[in-house]
Amino acid sequence: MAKACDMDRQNQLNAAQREAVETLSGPVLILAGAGTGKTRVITHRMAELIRRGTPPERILSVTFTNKAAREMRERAVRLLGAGRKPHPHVSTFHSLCSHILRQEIWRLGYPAEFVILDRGDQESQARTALRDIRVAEEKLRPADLINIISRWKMVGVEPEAAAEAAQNPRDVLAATAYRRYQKNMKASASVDFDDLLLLTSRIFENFPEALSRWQARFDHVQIDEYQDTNGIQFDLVEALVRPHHNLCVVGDDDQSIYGWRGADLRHILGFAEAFPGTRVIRLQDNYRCTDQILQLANNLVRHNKSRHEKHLIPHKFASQSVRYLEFPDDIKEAEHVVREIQYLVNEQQVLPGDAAILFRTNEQPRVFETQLRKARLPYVVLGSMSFFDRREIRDLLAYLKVLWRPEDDISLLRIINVPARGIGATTTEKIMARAVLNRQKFWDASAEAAAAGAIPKKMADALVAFQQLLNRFRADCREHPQRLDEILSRLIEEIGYEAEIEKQYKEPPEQLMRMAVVEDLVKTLKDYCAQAAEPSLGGFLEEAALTGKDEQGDKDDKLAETGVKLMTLHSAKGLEFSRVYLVGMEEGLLPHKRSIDDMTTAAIDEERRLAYVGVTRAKDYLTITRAARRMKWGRTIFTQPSRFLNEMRAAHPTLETKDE
DNA sequence: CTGATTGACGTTTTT
DNA sequence: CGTCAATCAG
Repeated sequence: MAKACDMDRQNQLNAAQREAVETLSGPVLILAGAGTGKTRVITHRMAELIRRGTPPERILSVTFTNKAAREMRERAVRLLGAGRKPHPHVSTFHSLCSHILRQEIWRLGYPAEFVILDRGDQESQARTALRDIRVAEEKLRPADLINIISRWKMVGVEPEAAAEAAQNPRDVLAATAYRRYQKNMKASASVDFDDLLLLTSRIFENFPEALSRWQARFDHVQIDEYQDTNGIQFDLVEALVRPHHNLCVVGDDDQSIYGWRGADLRHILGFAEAFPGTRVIRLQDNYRCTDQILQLANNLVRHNKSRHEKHLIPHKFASQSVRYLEFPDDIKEAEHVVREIQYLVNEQQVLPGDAAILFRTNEQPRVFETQLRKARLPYVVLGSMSFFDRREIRDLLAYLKVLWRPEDDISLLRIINVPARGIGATTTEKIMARAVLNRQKFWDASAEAAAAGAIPKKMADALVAFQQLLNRFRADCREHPQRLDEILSRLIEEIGYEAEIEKQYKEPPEQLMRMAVVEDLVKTLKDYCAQAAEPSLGGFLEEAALTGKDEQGDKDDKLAETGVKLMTLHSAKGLEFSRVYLVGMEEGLLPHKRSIDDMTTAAIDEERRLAYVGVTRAKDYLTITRAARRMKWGRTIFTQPSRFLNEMRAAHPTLETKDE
């Protein structure tokens, strides 16, 4: 909303922006500092390309999040006029690759109907892969394995290469598990998030005819948030633009915060070497922050060594726009911030939606939520624990997955006894043991086990009854793909899921909340059916897997605009707010303890960039806070002020300490 | 098989 | 402190 206003207000582009918009061919690197209008530039550039005769569908813009993609599409429509069709392609790397893989994955021996695993399914896969392996005394939790595999995949390491490179027992274990994991994934026609990129890159590498088909689809490619590009993403882009080099990347090396996910600063720092003839354009006019906020940001990021030199020029001047506050403990910190917002809302006609509370870790918002509820201020926690991570949603999605693909045993095992229907762990394990032994699917193994009298008659009957229920609903879904939401409602009713919620959760308010979540899923499915050209369970599940966090219901959308926003610094990337509260400015939190222990300057530099991102989200007022004491695992720990405070304060006397 | 209780264990960041 | 797995009595 704020962005739309900016756009109307300054209909003009400044000289650098105009240059960026009008440099249309060959490689272009736009170094766009925080708040310099890069999203605007990318959109205008698309419009300009179209105006000069490029067919819209031959332009591809890649964004970092689905939300950013949606926003950019909306902007493009506004700029080009709604009647204009078709529109340029705007998508994330993951959606793009998923789309490509639908058509090309058969080349790698996968069935075309692959499924994208969500985080929960991925964990079960990791758990299976880890079962019964032990290397020396080394142990690995599924979550750790997922992280290790992800890091390997992002730099293109195959299981065999991982095994060869393994140095210590931990790596050996991880490599063995990786091999199994990947084998199981292929066998069950599943891909994880990283596979979407990795497999697409493999196809481009090994099947020239496939690559040239995709190369021929796009004349111009633009990449946003280029500083967060990892090795695989670079390979993909490089392959796509190889024939013409019409590649425009936009980014800010000072805002690179995804190193832990394989993002490599060398891609933006060395872009001009990788693409000879690159035109470099710098956007340095900052229209977002006040001069004071900008000065803090500059003081801070100056301490990083490897970066493109930039001088952000402020265009907004105000006094008293930055503050630093210290509190005795984390509860007082939250109390004060919330009380202040409440005061501003009541007395100064500030909207709750103008304020954002930014923090480093996901355990921090808890205290703030309690206070916000107490103050009866509307708020949203964005990013973290999302709709699709909730237990109810995962259960019901597992049902839908089993309906979509009868052979999806992972999902089946999740729900076979949810709600409890007398098919317990002993029975399922017996059947699964058989299935693994005979390389069968669950239902085949179950039928054989029943025939052989290996399981009690009562169980066998329960199993058959459940299988018939699934078959009935499956047929229903196939026959009425327009009314999937009604079918889901009936399913929920028939399996008695609401009674299950009542049994699981004793408190009525909690029950209501959980049921509302279930309602939301039905509604999401309804919306999908209404909007999709050819609705199917598969289509819905793919959308759910890809867009997960962003695509919450309308109700949440509205709240996201009008409520106080709480989010991690990572999710705040690319956003801006009138008032920012950057909380928990302490050693151990920002920079995080893990990065301090890492003992490398690179790790601290990334934390510093994180702080930089936080500071530069603020348009008018920035409040930085710290708690001297904080509860962790039920214990009190004492904290030190973050080193970044000193770095910012160095040339900035207005940042004095005020005790409460 | 189910439900309740105990105990160990750990927490960066996310498409 | 909160989560999750393991354990035990119905």
